[in-house]
Amino acid sequence: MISPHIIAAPEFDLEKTLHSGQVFHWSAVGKGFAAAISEMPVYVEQEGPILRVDKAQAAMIARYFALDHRLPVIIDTFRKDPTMDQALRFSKGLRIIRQPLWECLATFLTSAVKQVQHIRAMSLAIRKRFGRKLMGTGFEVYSYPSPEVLAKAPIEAFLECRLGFRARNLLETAKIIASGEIDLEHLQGLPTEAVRAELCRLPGVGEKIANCVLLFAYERLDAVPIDVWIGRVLKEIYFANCSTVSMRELKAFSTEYFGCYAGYAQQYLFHHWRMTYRRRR
DNA sequence: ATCCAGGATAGCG
DNA sequence: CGCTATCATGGA
Repeated sequence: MISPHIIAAPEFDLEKTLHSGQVFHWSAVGKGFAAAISEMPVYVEQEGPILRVDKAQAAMIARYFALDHRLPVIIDTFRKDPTMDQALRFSKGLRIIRQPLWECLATFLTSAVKQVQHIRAMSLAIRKRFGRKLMGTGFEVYSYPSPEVLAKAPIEAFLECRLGFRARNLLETAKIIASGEIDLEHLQGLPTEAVRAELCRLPGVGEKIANCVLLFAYERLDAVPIDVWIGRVLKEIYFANCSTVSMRELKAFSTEYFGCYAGYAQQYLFHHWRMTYRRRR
């Protein structure tokens, strides 16, 4: 760090937040973690309730990690039940962060039917091949390439980054964004339903991935991505004695039952179940 | 070797 | 509407 600085970060767990399946490009460096935030190389380390960061980046980092979210207020809106209580205890300090729009969209576009470690590997490969190498003090990271850069890449390059059938979706989506046909920044001002509809126009983006981008980049904390893990929790716990549950029922239940911060509730359930499922079986 | 992973989509009845 | 096959790759 050029100019060491301390940020108060109560009710925050950096490692848990970075390992909760919402962001895929941070790596362990020294006692902390390093990554690019947009085009800035950033290093952060946590010691109890404080973060050590570079002074010039302090405000930007506090915003990225959503240290202004009042977790006690958010948690208080949840409907309490034994499953939610367990997930809450397990996920204490996990925050839903504010990611740059394009890299969040592009990364989740490649997340379809992939384990978290694979998503990380694809993200790193794309960053190394097309992004900028950013030199920090004692570490180096890669920024996520712009839609304009990716739009000009040959599909073979994405296949070499091991994207498989996701390669075409990333390329075609990059072309649409680069052309200006859809302006991701402009969507910020629209109602959630309108943003979701626009995102779903992109190839490879359906309701689940759109909800991930709404939750992790557009700050729509009521958006609930329903993936295989959340589907499992809902079916095994909240629809325990129903033989068949339709996707439509799951969506209706999750937004109504968990309230206006359903996205946070969902993230706690996701994290807890994903990290302990094999042990519980 | 078989199954599964933070899904989307075209094609079918 | 809802259901299914298919898509490409690597870890469990």
